[in-house]
Amino acid sequence: MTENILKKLNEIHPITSEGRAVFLPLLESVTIEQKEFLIRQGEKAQYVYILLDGAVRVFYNKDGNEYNKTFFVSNTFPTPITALLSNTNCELSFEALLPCKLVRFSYKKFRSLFEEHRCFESLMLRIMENLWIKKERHDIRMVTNDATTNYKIFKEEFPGLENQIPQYHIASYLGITPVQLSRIRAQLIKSRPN
Amino acid sequence: MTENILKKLNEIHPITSEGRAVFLPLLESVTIEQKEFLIRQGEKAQYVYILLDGAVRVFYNKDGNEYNKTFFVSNTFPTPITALLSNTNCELSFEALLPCKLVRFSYKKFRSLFEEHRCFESLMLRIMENLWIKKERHDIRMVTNDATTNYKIFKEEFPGLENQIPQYHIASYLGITPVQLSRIRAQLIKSRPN
DNA sequence: TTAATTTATTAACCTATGTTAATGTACAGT
DNA sequence: ACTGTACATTAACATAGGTTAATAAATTAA
Repeated sequence: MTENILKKLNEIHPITSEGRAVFLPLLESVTIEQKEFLIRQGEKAQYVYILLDGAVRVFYNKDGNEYNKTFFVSNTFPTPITALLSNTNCELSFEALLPCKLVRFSYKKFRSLFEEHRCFESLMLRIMENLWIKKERHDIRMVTNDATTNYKIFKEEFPGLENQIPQYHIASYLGITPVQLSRIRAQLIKSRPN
Repeated sequence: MTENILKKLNEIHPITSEGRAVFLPLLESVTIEQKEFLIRQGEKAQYVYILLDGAVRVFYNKDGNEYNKTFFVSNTFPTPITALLSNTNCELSFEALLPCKLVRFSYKKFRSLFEEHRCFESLMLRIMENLWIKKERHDIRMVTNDATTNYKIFKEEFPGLENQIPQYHIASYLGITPVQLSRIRAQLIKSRPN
């Protein structure tokens, strides 16, 4: 299981065998129930998470309204990056939408490996770069489209997720109301019955 | 001038004196006229830019429509990061809104310094981290607001820029039409005459 | 300075989406 | 099986923002 994780990291950037040796002991398995939180808005962040199974939503709460920012599915990293990097209180909440199996490790301990094991710093740079690339492409897609198109993109981006979570979470992610999403769905079914 | 740049980079992450020695020769001064491009959508990217004076807009062109994604003002980096990192054709265009003075350097040559001068890899990681933090905070602000609020945020974020560029560029940035921006401005003036 | 061009404002009308509320459906607990 | 709760759909109406077009203002060219 943890070997599997190292293998994936190694594809992003090669990890030395000494690196492996000091990294593996940092890993901890975690499972959480549906509706439990990895972290809540306002808390300090400690951990980097790797999601092995389940789904997580990330949302921002303002004046009692929740705005879903993104979802995480298997083999992604539902991690409060900004809070970890800047060591500030987390501005987002990470909530399990399904029962989740995860692996986590302390970001602080991980960071302390950089000095001696340069491969981890290089790895981190690669990860940030990949994040940036993905985020920019996602933004470009979303900005130029209407809600109907973005709903289709959501279904491509998170295949199958639609049937596992309430529609109002999807609506919030799309920046529309559940009512409007329902109208969009009705219209799609009418025009292209599938 | 170039010493000034090194000083700023040094604040982000310390650069060794050997690092300075190999980095400085990479720098080139560039000036461009209003409406000239640093790079156009579809082109390959080569350079990292540092904007000393002027303003640049970044936009995405889709079906003949332009969507302003962001602006760059003095002392920022109007650089096609994704295109450089992934060595793909640039998905965005960078256009001077005012006459610009810049410094640029080859990303490829910069990258080739990493192996021998670790400080540049660390610097790059810091830059990516800062970018991410800034982007996430910006996104959170924008997502939860209406166009009127975002217009106010734009004025805070880019002080003075409003009076130097056409309003339709601001409207595009806000995701609304120039007509709607004009209505918003009229309403703001009526309610709070300033 | 005048004319031409570009940009901003305003008005009339249209559409997508928000709001509220009623109804329908599905699942969970007893 | 019944009941309650949560969720989705639908309808009626309200509103922000889009579209088009006319006009006004500002900038640029002659």
